[in-house]
Amino acid sequence: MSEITIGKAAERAGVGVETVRFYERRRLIEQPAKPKDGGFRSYPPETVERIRFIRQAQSLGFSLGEIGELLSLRADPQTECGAMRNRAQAKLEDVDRKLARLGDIRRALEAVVAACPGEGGLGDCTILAFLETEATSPRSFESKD
Amino acid sequence: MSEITIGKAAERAGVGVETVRFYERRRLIEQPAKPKDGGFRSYPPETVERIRFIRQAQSLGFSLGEIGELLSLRADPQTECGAMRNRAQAKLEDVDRKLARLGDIRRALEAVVAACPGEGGLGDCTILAFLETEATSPRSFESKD
DNA sequence: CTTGACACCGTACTATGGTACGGAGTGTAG
DNA sequence: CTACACTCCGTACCATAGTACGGTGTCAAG
Repeated sequence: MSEITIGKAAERAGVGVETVRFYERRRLIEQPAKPKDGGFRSYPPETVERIRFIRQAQSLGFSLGEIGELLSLRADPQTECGAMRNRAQAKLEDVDRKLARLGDIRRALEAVVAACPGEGGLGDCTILAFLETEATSPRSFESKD
Repeated sequence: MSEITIGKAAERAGVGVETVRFYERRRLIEQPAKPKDGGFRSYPPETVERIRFIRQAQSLGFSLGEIGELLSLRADPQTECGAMRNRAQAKLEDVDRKLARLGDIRRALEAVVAACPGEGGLGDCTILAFLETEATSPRSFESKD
């Protein structure tokens, strides 16, 4: 009685049907076999749980690739809790690096806005002057997100 | 004497040749006309300045689309400094929103890591428990970066 | 038994910022 | 004058996370 169509599964998980199919292509969820007697694929309720897991992990900043690893860890009975904590810890450090970079950008923007007279022509525009500056720390911002 | 090939321009600006061509396709820099007598296109030194401008603006968090607008502003003699400051101010607010979202993620991760025993099987893993939780604030994280 | 809603599937497209490739033309140094 | 480096150009590809489309198959209600 609990087997449902892809549409129902998507609805219960709060995503679109196309998203479910996309997760299938990414092998994050398993595509149920097509019934031999024809008709629609039938999704178990675990699929809904699994999609919710994915969304929840996304809300913590994990990418779909990383979430694939989390799902593998979860599926392996040998996995210890520490392995999970390591992933979360690594992601936390990841987020801290992003915060640091964004903080740098924030400070630079703030400085540039504060220095700007905000009136008159572009000749006195300190923001423009900054942008026309030779790069101070060449391409430091290129470091990947 | 100051006209240079695309390779030299790229080198002086600190980017790759392909990046220069990419900026041309994005209409961020103008592609010089091909000499009627054949041969290579000839880039003025302003192109190097322009590429540096683009990189500098990227370092402040502006996207290439936004940088296109900044360049248009700069090119227009009617532009007042206030217009520039408005862009920078808007970007600052943008960055603040990203910082807030990332801060939320950071706090959630930190909480989840702190609660994790870090040893034993997955049965007691609080991180896993969190991921298997019904979403508390459905898809709030979906708000675009 | 027909119509409307959904499922199925491959493929293409969105945005972002590039990078890579292949083949042909050109320019310069030895 | 012959390499080799560089330019030119279109096109395809990378990662990321989906969204859209078009044609066909299937199911359930009226």
